[in-house]
Amino acid sequence: MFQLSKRVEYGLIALSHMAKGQLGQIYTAKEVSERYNLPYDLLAKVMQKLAKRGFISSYQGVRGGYTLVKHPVTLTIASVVDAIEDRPSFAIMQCESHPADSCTIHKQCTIKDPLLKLQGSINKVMEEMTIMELV
Amino acid sequence: MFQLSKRVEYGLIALSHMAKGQLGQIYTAKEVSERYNLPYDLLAKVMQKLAKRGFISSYQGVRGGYTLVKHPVTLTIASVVDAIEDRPSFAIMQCESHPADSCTIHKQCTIKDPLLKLQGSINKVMEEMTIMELV
DNA sequence: CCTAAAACGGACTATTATTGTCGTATTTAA
DNA sequence: TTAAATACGACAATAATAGTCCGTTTTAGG
Ligand code: SF4
Ligand code: SF4
Repeated sequence: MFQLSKRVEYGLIALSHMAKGQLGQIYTAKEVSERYNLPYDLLAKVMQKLAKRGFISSYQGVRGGYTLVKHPVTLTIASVVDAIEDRPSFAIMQCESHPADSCTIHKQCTIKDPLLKLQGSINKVMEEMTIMELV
Repeated sequence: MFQLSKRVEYGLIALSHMAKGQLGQIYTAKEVSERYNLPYDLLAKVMQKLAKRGFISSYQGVRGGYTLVKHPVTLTIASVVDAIEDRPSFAIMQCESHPADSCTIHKQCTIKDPLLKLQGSINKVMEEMTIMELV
């Protein structure tokens, strides 16, 4: 519980790697996966998603790869997590990340409202750290 | 990812319920499970663990049950989570909650150190909210 | 003493989420 | 034309969580 998924970790590693180099430099998934010993297929998917979400742009074909689009300072951990995960991602309560009625006790639950405050604090923490601090 | 476990939620619900009443009042697991529609067996285990960790004290036998021992203001979310989960509980990185070498890329990983700062912020948030705010 | 209600605790199953893999299609520089 | 790359979809393997079952122990009260 409360652990960053590997997908997110791989995404953060890839982004921080790209943030090290010059703006506009092209990196391939293979290159990153070998450099950090990450499973290629999984990393590839993560980078594809980051591309789809506009964090990096992709170039197909032989000398293809990815380049960082946004400036590292503007890339918060929160935004990266949100991009990679499909659901409202660091929701600490099931009723926030899933349909509310998927929690069988939603109606009787007395803690969901007060916990929203905790959620807010966590959101803030995740929004305050950026990829810049990872390089 | 990043979701409180049901065990923790049930524990928080139980504690907040007990915090509502008078100090020293006895509550049974059955009573709580019926009041909030929680699966009895699972809740029972959670309360047993809370008893073992000294958050509540238990009385066996016919008119037995649990009473709240610590004052709600001193019961932080962090301490409750730690009591219920076995591992360092809201560790955001596998290498912190599991043996470090269980992460195959631990050695090459460049994000683990910077992420400790994030971890610290999250710890703080979890330590600042108490059961008192749930009643 | 007997009974019933409660905590205690171990083992197990079911369900779900995550992680990793595979196969194939598409694009494109050289 | 080829090879290197992204792009997708489907799948399998693994692990974590949730929930269940079954028994033991304790003890107040009749
Ligand atoms: S309703 Fe209460 S228990 Fe169900 S998910 Fe939301 S917070 Fe957790
Ligand atoms: S080493 Fe890096 S990747 Fe492995 S768990 Fe720790 S942080 Fe995550």
